Amino acid sequence: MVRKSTDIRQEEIKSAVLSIIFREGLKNVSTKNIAKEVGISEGSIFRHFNSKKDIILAIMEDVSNDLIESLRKISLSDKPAPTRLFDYLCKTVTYLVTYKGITMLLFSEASYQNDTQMITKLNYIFNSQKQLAGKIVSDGIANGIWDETVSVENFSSLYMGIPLSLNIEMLLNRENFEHKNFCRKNYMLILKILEKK
Amino acid sequence: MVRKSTDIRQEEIKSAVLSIIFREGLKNVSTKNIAKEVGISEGSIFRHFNSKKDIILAIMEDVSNDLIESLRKISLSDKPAPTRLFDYLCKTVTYLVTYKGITMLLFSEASYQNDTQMITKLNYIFNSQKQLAGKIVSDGIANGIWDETVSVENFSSLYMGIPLSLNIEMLLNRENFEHKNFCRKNYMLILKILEKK
DNA sequence: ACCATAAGTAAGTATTTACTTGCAAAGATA
DNA sequence: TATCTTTGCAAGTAAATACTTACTTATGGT
Repeated sequence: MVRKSTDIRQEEIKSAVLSIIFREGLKNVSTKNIAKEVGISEGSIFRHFNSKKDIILAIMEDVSNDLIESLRKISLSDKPAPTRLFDYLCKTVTYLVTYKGITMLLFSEASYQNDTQMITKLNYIFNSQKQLAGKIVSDGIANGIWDETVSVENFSSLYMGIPLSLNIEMLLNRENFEHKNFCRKNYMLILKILEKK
Repeated sequence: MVRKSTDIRQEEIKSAVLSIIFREGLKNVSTKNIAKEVGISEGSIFRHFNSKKDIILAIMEDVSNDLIESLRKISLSDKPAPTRLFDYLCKTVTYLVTYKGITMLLFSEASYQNDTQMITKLNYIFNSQKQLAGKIVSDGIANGIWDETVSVENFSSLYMGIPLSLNIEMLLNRENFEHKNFCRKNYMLILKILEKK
């Protein structure tokens, strides 16, 4: 019987959850099913996480650490605003397409469970993305590149519709979803909002 | 003991589901909880619906009949394209704000259950909205009002981000959500995409 | 080689879930 | 008034769920 450390098992468990979500839906993320996917007994899961909820929160924490921190770097870099905005959007799209299960987890779990901790996490992930996108736009306007009559808040709100749209289209079209050029197409559209007349 | 017809009970049950979703989250939509909310016994629910899933599908059917048909009328009316687009967006926003539970139901249930029937319904609701919005844009372009270089498909995809954004913001901010001017603000933004240079 | 600890399991637990059954009685129809 | 259908309920059911318990054994440091 081969044993693995908690560090490794935690990663395997989180990964199993995402696989199950994408393949069978959130409903089938049961401790029994997770155990089967990882190849350990159900009881073992509780050696590595205190509760099922902790697993979900750990995955959300990963999103905060990976995606949000990447986006923060892009947003705060010294490249021109248009370059940053394009990179920012593409990074988001790539991340959501790569970790397909995350899509539905963020989308669904917080509203399903209506759990305070989860909603707090979702709120952080959502608002960070929104604010960091807003930062790029503010900079572009301050540099005189973009239209100063555009409300940064309203633009950011509309911008957040793009990853949300992606989420739904991936859910509805599963593996057939064509994401190539997705970020370029959307970038071209929102640029028209920002450009001066 | 007062009795009500199946017609009336079905409406009460659907309404109870939406109330519970908004107040306590989808997880708490159990037959036991629905019965309590309506004020009947759990067994009685199955006099009026064959299964819990049928209740959810009936609610989705209502959305198809009410919201989608309203939007269809707006999209196909003979008003000018800009007027239609504004009315179309406002109608959607008003509906989602009025029936708050629907927001989370559409948002979450199909991806949670991963049920074919539900995904089919969601797909219809999502794509109808998208296509009917696209129709307005096509007309506007054909009439020479809007920029003919804009891809209707790409625009419609971005447009669908608006109700999705609304959904998430309502989930995160609950009753504090400020929806006044929401459709006007977003209308002004997307209009910039459509306008000729 | 020893041993404490971490990682494993099988077989439980209590609770919740959607749904059924058998019977009672309200309300409509005759 | 008599009867038939519909609506109601209390008390079930089987299955699933997250998590626990009691016990075993692999592994790493001394």
